[in-house]
Formats: sequence, C-alpha cells, structure tokens
Amino acid sequence: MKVSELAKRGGVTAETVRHYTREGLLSPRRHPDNGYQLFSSTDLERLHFIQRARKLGFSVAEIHDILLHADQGDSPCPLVRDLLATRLPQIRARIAELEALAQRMEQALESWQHMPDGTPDGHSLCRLIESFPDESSPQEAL
Amino acid sequence: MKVSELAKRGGVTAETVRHYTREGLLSPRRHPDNGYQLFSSTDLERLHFIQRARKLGFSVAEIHDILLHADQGDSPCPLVRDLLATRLPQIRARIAELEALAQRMEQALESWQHMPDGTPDGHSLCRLIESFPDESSPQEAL
DNA sequence: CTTGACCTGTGTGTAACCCACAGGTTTTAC
DNA sequence: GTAAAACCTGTGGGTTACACACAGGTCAAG
Repeated sequence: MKVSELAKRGGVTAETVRHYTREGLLSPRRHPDNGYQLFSSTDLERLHFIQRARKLGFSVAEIHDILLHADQGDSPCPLVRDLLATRLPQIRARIAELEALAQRMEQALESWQHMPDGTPDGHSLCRLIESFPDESSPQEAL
Repeated sequence: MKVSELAKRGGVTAETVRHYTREGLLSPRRHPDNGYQLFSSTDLERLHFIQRARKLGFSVAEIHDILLHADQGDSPCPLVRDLLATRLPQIRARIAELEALAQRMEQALESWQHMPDGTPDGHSLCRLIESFPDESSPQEAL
C-alpha cells in the first residue's frame, strides 16, 4: 500500500508516515516505475508498534534505537526498561513545573480581578505584571 | 552597560539578552565607535519586567506585544488578562496529558517487573511494548 | 605588546511533526 | 480519451526559547 493508505489504516497523517520513514522507523520498498513508497502489512504492524511506544513516551529517536536492536536480533527490552525508567522522573518534574506555573497564573488572575487596568506611564508598563511578586527562583520554559 | 553586564545584573545569560534583543523586547543604543550594544538602567527594568512575564507563562512573542502596547501609550492590561486567561486552560490540559502519560509509564514499569525480556522473533519486536494495552485514544507529544 | 575576555553577525541545533512548493503520477468523473 | 482532482516525490521552511559555534573585530588586564 502507498503512504496514504498506510496512514489511514494506522490512524495517522501521511505526513507522519513520511516523517517516520525519513527518520528510519519505516523502510518501504519502492515501486520500480514511479518510485512511490510501497508499504506492507508488516509495515502496518510496525506502525502500530511505533504508536504504542509513542504513547509510552518514547521519542522517535529512542524508538529508532529499539527497532534497530530488534532488527539485529538483540533484545531491546533492557534498553526499553532503562529508557522508560530514566524518562519517568523527567515527566514528573515537568508536571511539577507546569503545576507551579498554573498556580502562579491562577494567583495572578485572582489578584488582578480587583485591580484597575491602568495606563503606561514613565515608570510602569503594566501594573498587573509588575504587581506579581518577583521571587528569585528560576522560571522554566513551557 | 554592555550585554554581559546587563545579563549579570538581570540574572540571565548574555545569550538570553541577545535573544531578547533580536526578538525586539530590548532595544539598546549602539556605541558609535565599535557598534557594541549599550543598555541603560531602563533596559534593566525592562528585563526585570520580561522575567516577571516569563514566570507568568507569557511567551516571548506575547511579551513583545505587551511591550508594544505599553510603548505606544496603550494599556496592555486587557491584553494581558486575555492572554493569561486563554493560556491557563492550555497549561492545565498539558498537565493532564503529562499526568496520563506518567501513569501509563508507571503502569508499564510495574507490569514489566514480572515479565521476561524475551528476544525478537518473526512476530515480535519487543514484548514489553507490545504487551501494553493499545487504546485508540490519540497520544500527544511531550 | 600579548593574551584572554568580550562583542558582533550569522548560522545550526533541539523534538515531532506540519505545511508549502514544483513537478510528476494516478485516480476519478464525464 | 480528456480534464480535474487526488496523490506522490524531494526539498525547504516553520513552530519555541534559548544555547552553541564560528569568523573576525574590540577591549581590558598583565
């Protein structure tokens, strides 16, 4: 099957299929006359595998590694365990960051309810933002 | 003051100062002889403002808009309220996504404790990943 | 004077896709 | 058979907030 059919049957976009192919996760044959990528049912199974791994939080590069191991007959399971155990605390940390951000935002919206909007003058750009307590803890990107 | 001094006094990297300057958040004068960027104490105050806004979750582009409003004498406060009120539910949604992902990862690690690693065969790449329940809900990127 | 620090403009990288474009091929409808 | 729409390819740019690299110029300290 061609790109769109695999995408449709796998429940992803054709762009995603092409992306996974470029990243080496999928390896289609080529039609000899027009160069179109031809995927087999095995590729569909592999796409399902990729999706499972994505849902578990594995990155595309990590899935590529896992598939390399498997294709070489080596067990990727120790790698899989290690990657996930390493990634989980990172996800937890990210959740904590976002939770702290959400609370800051909620506090700001709460206190801003009773504040006038004001107009910029020589000393102030926006009193709302300037009224927010400036703690010296580093702020993380979203 | 030059880039490094502003960065030091603002508690950020020189790279960050240069980035904010390129994005239009800071507008230094130029030394007439060597073209070096010269920042004033007003720029330092503006950097503090930017940091406050970043901590509240505003993006660099949004802060740019806010500063534009203020510099034109318009009150950016309605914009600020709107942006934050719009962004907060997005942050909450993101937290929920990551929480769901963390739980999936924890479940997987838990169930994998009692599973052997196995070796790839013709039908299986990695039994750990393949054993994970495949629900049809869409998975979001990290 | 020399060396190290700093400055500039410019370009690349990060992650996982998404979109656009030019040009070629296939499919569909008439 | 023809025309239009759909699809395919390779290639390049975009998204976010920085961080880093490089070549070349300038400044500060010894």
